[in-house]
Amino acid sequence: MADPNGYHDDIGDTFVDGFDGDGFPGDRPSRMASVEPAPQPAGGGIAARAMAARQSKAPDYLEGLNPEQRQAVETLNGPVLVLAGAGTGKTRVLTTRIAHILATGSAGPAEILAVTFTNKAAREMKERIARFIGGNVEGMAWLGTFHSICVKILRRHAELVGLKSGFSILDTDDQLRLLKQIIQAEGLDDKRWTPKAFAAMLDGWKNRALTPNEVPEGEARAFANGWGRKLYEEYQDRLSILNACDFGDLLLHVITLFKTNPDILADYQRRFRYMLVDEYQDTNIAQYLWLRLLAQGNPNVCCVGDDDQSIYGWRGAEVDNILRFEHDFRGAVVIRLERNYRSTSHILAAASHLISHNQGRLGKTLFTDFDDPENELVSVASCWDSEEEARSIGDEIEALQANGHALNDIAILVRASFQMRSFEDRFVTLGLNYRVIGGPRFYERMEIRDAMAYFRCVVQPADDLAFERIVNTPKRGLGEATLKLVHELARADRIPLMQAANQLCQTEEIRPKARNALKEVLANFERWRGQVDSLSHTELAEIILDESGYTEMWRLDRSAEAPGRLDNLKELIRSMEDFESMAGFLEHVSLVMDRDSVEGNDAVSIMTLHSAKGLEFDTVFLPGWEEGLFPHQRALDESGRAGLEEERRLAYVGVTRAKKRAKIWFASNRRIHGQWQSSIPSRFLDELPEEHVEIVEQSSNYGGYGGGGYGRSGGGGSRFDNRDPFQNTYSTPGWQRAQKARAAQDAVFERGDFRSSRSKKQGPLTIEGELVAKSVSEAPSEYSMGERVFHIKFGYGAIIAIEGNKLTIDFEKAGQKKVLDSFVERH
DNA sequence: GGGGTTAAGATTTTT
DNA sequence: TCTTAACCCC
Repeated sequence: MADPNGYHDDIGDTFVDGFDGDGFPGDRPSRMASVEPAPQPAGGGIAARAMAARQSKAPDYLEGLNPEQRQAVETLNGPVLVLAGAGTGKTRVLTTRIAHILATGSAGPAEILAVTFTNKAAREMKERIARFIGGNVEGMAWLGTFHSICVKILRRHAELVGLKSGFSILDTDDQLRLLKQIIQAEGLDDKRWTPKAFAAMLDGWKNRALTPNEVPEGEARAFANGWGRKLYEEYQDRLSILNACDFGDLLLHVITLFKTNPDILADYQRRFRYMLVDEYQDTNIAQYLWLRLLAQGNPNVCCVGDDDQSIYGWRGAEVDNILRFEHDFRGAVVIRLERNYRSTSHILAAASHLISHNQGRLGKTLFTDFDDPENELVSVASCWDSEEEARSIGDEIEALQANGHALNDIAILVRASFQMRSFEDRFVTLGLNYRVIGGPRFYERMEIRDAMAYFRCVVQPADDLAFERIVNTPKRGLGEATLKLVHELARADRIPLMQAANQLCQTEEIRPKARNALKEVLANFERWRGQVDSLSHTELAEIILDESGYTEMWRLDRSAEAPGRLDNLKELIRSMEDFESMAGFLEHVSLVMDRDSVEGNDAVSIMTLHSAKGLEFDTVFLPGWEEGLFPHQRALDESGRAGLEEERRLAYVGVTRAKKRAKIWFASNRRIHGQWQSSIPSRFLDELPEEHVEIVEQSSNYGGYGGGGYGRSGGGGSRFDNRDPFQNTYSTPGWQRAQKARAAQDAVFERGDFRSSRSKKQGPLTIEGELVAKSVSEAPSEYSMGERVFHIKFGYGAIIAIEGNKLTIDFEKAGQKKVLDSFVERH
C-alpha cells in the first residue's frame, strides 16, 4: 500500500525480530555521561523494592487480570500492539506491565520509556505505578508526554540542533505574533495570508516531520503564491536566533538529532530497554518516526490504543500508524482487549453497532458480563430547540438527583463548545451545580501571560517575544517609533531585542524621554537577573511584578475584572512554590498548560466529546445529535469520508463514556451564529440498533421523526413528568423513511458512485454534502409548490422548492429556509 | 495612547 | 447574534 507521504519507509524497513539481549548499559560511551539520570541497575530503588516484594509473596499484581490482559502484561519481548477497546482496562494493563518489568528485574526504572499524550495521563500512570510498587516513582525518569521527554533530550544536546540549552518554548500566541512579523517583513498582506493559516500549515508540516527543504513543492507553493517554503525557513531562522522552538520542533529537533548523530541515537536505544506508548492511535507521523528510530535498536515496543477512538486526525494524528503496526514492527503480537468493565450491554451494543458503520477498522467486538439490574436502553429524545433541550436535561438531572444519584456521576458531552451555553444558563436558573471542563485556561489569561513574560525576560534574555509583550506594559511611553528602531538594529545585527535596546541606549538615536524609560526597564531586568541566585524564585517573582509597576497597573485599574486578575497573579506566585527554580517553573508552564482541576463539590460535568475521552460517568447526556452539528458540517466538507468516520468515532467515544445510562438528544431548531436553523436528526441515530434503543417522545415534542407531528406553544412546564415512551417508534413512517433513505445512501456508498445520484437542482459540492442533503427521505411530500404554510419559529411563508420531505420556504420574516415538512402546517 | 466604532468570523485542542 | 481584533481619530 503506497503511502502518499512515503513516511513509513524513509528510515529503512529493517527490524530485528525478537529480543535484543543487550545487557545493562554498564560501559556506556563517555558521551552517555551527559544523558543523566543514569539508570539504576537492579539492586537499588524501585526495582529492588519490587523484587523484594515479589520474593516475599506471589506477584499478586497479576491476580484479577483476564487472560488477554495478562498476555499483554507478560509478553515483554518484541513488539506488542494492545488493541484496547473502550473500558477494557487499558491503563491497568500499562501500569501492570511496567510493574511486571520492574518486578521481574527485566529492566530498571530509568530504562523504561513510557510515553503518554497528556500530562494528566502521565500523572495518573505515575500514581498507579507508585501504588503497585509501594513507594514513589522517582526513578521513572522517562515516563512522560512526548513533548516533555523531547525537552529532556533536547536540553542535553541543544547545541547539536542549533539551540542553546536554555531555549524557550513558544506557545501558540507567541508563535502567531512571530509569524505575523515574518509575513509582514516579507511584504506580504497579512490579511490575505493570515498568520493563523500559515501556523496551521506549519503544523501540518511539522506533524509529518518535514523540514523546510522537505516540504513537497506543491504544498510549499500553496501559501502566499509560493512563499511557503521561504516563510518556513525564515521562521526557523528567527526561532534559532531567539533560542526558541515551538511544540512541533520539540519532536522534529530530536528526530534531526537522532538522524544526524547515530552515536547519540545508539545511546538512547541502549538505554530504553522497554518502550510503552499510550493512546497510539493519536500519534502523528513525527511521533511515529521518533518511536521508530528508538525501536530500531530494540524491538521491545508496546503500543496501546484503540483505532475506534482516534478523534484527533484534524490535529495530525494518523490512524494509519495503528492500522499498520503489524507491518511496521515485524513479528508484532497483537492482543485484543474486548471484555468491557464499564458499560451495560445495551450501551455496548449501541456503541458497537454504531461504530461498525466505519470502514478501515481493525475490528473489535466488545462484550460484557456486567448485568445492571436496571439495564436501561439507550434513549433518544427530541426537542424543539436548544433551550428546551437544556430544560429537559436539567429536569432529568434533577430527577436523578432526587433519586439519590450524585451529580459527579453525570456528564453532558457536547460536540462544540457553543452548545454549553444553554446548559449553563439553565443550570444557573435551576441552581444546579455544574462545572465546565476544558475552556479558557489559567495560563492563557492575559495577566498570567504578562507576568510570565517578565519572568521569561529575566531567565531567557534572548526571549524577544516576551520582551515585546511587556516592554510597554504598563505604559512607559515606549511606542511604535522606539520599538521600530530597536527592531531594525536587532534584525540587522541578528541579536536579541534586549541587547539591541541596550546598544541603542548608548547612542543618541532615541529621544531622551523614551531612552530613559528604556534604560530603566533594562536596568530593572539587569538587577532582577542579579537577584536570581540570592533570592528565592517566589520572592523574586513578587519583586519583579511589584517593581515593574505591573501589580500597580491592575490596582489602579477600575474595571470589573481587575480584582480577579490580581487574585490570579497571587495564585500564580503560589503555584510557583512547588518548583525549585524560576526556569523550572517556566518549563512546566509551557509544557503543562492545564492545572489540576479541582474536584470539590458535587457537580454535573459539562465538556466537549473530545475532552471526555478516557473518562466515564454513570449517566451521560449527549445533546445536539443533528446533521451539520454532529456530524459537523465542516468535518464533512474538509475531510470527506474520513471526516465522517472520525465524527462517528467521536459518537462512539461519547456513548462508551456511559456506564449505566446514555441519553441522546436532538433539537429540531438550533441557533447558529445568531441565526435560527431548522435541523435534521443526525444520521448516527439511524445507525443505532433498534433493539437497544428506546425513542422517548416528549409531550411537547414538535420534532422527532415526523411521527408525532408538531404541537404549539414552546411553553415552560417540565417535559419530564409526562414523557410517554413512544410505542413502536420504529414502525412510524418517519423512521421507515429514514431507514429507506439510509439504505439508498449506503448503496451509493458501496458503489463508490456518488455523482450519479447527485441531485440535479442544487448539486452539493462534496460527496458528503450530498449525503447530508440526502439524509432526508426521498418520499414525495404532501405539500406542493407555492403553498402557504406556517412554521412555529419562522412564521408564515411560501414553498418555493420541494425535495422529498424537505421544503425550501420563503418566509415572510425569516427569509429562505429549508425545513422538514413535518415542522410546518398548511395555512 | 486611549476610546469608540466597525468588520469579520464563529469545531474539536494538547503540548 | 456575539465576540474579538483592528482601525481611525482625537
